[in-house]
Amino acid sequence: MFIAIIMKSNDKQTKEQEILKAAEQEFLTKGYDGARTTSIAQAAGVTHAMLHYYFRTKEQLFDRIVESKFSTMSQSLIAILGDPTLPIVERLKVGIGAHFDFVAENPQLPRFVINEIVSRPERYDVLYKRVGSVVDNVYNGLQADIDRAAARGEIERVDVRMLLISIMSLNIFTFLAYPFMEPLMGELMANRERFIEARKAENIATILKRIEKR
Amino acid sequence: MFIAIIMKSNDKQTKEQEILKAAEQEFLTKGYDGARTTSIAQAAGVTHAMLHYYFRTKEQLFDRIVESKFSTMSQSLIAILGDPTLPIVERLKVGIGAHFDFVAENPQLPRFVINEIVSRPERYDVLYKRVGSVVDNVYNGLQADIDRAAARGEIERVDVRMLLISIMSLNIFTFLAYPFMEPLMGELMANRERFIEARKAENIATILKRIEKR
DNA sequence: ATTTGCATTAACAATTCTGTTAAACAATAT
DNA sequence: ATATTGTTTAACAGAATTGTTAATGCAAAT
Repeated sequence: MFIAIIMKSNDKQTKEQEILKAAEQEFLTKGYDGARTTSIAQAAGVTHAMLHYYFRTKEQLFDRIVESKFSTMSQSLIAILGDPTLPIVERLKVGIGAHFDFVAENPQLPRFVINEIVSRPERYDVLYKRVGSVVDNVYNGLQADIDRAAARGEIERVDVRMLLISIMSLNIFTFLAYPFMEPLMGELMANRERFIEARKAENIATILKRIEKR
Repeated sequence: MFIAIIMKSNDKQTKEQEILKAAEQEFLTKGYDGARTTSIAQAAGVTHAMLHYYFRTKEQLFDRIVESKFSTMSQSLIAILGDPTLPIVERLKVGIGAHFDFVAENPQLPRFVINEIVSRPERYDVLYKRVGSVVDNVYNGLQADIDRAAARGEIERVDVRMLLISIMSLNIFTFLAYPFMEPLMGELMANRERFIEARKAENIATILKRIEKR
């Protein structure tokens, strides 16, 4: 009796979650247009009618994935804030590294988000405001810190928004273009782990040198 | 008589080219899966049967666009080489700026290429080798120059491949993520021209500082 | 045991999209 | 004038894809 209940409720969750998992994979790699509901259902081990039973339409299923991915995206930006108790250079080291690690764990995310924003901007007004306020927080949280260090003559004064764009560029592009660069770079990228670590150090070095005083 | 001939041949070229132009736009923004042959035909002002008459299939039409875009991509990489007669710092300024300008004129290109490589890698083995040899050239063309300057103590010695990735990251990401960042950055990006110019200067500054000696 | 409610399936319907074809058309060469 | 060649259109065919539905199964509650 007990066992039966547990099994039932597990199965129920599993089927729906199985579909979500398969959908995430399919949408992230192929995008909305390239994804096939039948292919998602197959990957989840159910008939495609089940997909419609749980999520009604392809679009609603897609929205569930988008919602979750935008949330992850916001978190990754917050990571850049680093540890506010540390001196600015250390703080940036931590922040850039944490952001890098975050992207490393969600390497398909940036391409997905950018593609969606480009192909249907109007759809994302709501989700967007959330990200917008996160960016504001990161900006406010860092600019004052940098200004203070610059006033003390420790670093060069820079616009944090420009610095943020540079950080995101360096960290995100590494993974965005990985499949493109990998066959072009020979030994440098032969060992993925090694290359990723080297890239992380390089990005941190690049940003820190950017704010160095001459 | 003359006039008739000229008009005819003009029209002929124009129809086919009109389709190519519309196809480029459609494929670049929506990708292969999102593009519709009927929509391309409509944008070109012809029935969609014409599209099949000239290009047989959607895939063959697509291949024509891909071919041309990979070629543009290769050119943009060559631009990084800059002017080899200049001293290294000046040379890099020119190279990074030229690459930036190239991307600025083809802002949709990187997203298109990356998406294609990710979604069907096997298709691009041939085109890829071309890009690969271009990268080798750029690498060889710059590393020796940098090593010499480093030996003279003018700059810090760096791995050019890492530097190339950083340059591409900074330059390409600016346009790749533009639609994503634009609503998030307020006044900084309110004026596109202004922002683009500022970004170009920032990217050059970032790379040059990276190779500065401490 | 029967009912109730959700889960599941298979078959089908509707639409959209790519690609074809046969006929009409236009310009040129003979 | 007529034949020839390439261009264009409209109508259609086939396939793929999303979404629906009616019937069935199955566990739990009464």
